[in-house]
Amino acid sequence: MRLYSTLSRRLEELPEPPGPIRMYVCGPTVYQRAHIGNARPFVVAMWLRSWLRASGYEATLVHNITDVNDKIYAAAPGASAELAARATEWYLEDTGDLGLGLPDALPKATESIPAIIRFVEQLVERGYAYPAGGDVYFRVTRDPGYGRLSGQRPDQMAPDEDQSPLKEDPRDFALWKATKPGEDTSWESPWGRGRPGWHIECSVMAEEAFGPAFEIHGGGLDLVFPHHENELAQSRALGHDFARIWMHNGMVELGGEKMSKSLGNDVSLRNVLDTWGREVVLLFFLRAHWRRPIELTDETLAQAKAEVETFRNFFLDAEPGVEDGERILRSELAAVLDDDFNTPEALALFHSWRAREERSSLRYGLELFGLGSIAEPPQAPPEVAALAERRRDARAAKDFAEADRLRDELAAAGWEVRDIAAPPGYRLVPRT
RNA sequence: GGCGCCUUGGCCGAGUGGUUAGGCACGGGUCUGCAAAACCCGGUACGCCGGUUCGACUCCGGCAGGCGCCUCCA
Repeated sequence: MRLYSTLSRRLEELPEPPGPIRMYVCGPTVYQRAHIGNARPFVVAMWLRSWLRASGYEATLVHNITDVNDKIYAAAPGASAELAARATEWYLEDTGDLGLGLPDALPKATESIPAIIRFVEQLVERGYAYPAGGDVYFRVTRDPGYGRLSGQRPDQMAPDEDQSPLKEDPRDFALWKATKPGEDTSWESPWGRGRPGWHIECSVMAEEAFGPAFEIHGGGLDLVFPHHENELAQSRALGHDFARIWMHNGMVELGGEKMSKSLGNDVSLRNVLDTWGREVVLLFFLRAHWRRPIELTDETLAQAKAEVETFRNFFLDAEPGVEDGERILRSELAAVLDDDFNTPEALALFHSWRAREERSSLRYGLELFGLGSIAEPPQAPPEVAALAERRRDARAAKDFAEADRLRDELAAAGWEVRDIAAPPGYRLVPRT
């Protein structure tokens, strides 16, 4: 299998199964409800783990929660810890409702403070970092490879308007920040009370989970610089290889612009989930390659929904008791997924399987992406089924006025009735 | 100023130096009491201008437009 890596700017071949394949994928800063864009790296990572495991790999996924950060302090002055705890619950609840299961670990920055301090101490000892006024900064000029991930050159960077006088160089970034008035969480450190900078937590948590080298590091494209560049610099400064393959997913866009909390154009995952349902959200993501941007509109969501219904109808139309054997055309799927995890091609393949009535393969493929529910027949409650039976009998008696009235009644109850030849003579499908 | 990405038929969206992507929507048809679903039929599209080539949507150069990043961001 091969995957495109931001670091090498080319497709990288994964080792043969069983691997291991260790993935660390950056999660959100928890200060409000996650938006649909936050869901993309989660979904891509869970799908990739699913496919890797199905391919015989030992795949593990660590997904961090940033629960100490300027944003959180700003959003809840004096009560940031409570907000972070609550927003973490929201995140777990909303991503959990996608029905993809849980990552293998969900470490929080605040639970790795001692390891963060040790990491920073080592950077200081090696001359890669310096304390200043209770802060500690990474000395970017000490790292000749700085910029290797993002392609940025330190001497070409835009000058920072709002520069801390404590820094030796404007490009230096904070590893540790002295606590300030109004910040309600802080920890003792060799440099006084304070809390970690943004980037250090990920180097530390990834290495705590996997050691100094691992296979895949993921996150949104907007994290390439500075976040991931700085993680790489920190870890390389200690002589660690850190991640080999860097996967950056494209942005979810609204009106042609990146969705983000700071732009105020974000749509919560909760909202989309409640309005369209989990299957539509997943199909929506499946339709675009993971590296490409994806536009969230009513039309793109409606198209995803239409595809969900097309697949659902296929399984509904299956002859009862007839299953087309156990054949699973896994190699057809591997041909596209092993090539940079091309899910739009996989989706096209699913449509082809549908047309060819490869039921077992299609069920298998959908299950890989958390969409196995599409193949499950809906169960109408007894009172709804009773209405459908009355309508069937009215039709048999040529009382079409009554039949149409009952169809309306079923619709009002949330069910669509379709006439079929096979017993019981009708099919009930939830109206969505 | 620097780094990178994108531009495919009404919409979404893969892909390839020469062969139908696929889906959604739309129109026509079959089926149906009427529907719905399903199935059949219906569009050779690749921003513009050059170049390379027997041949380019695919490679190279330029231009135009759009997007992301350059220490808040998934």
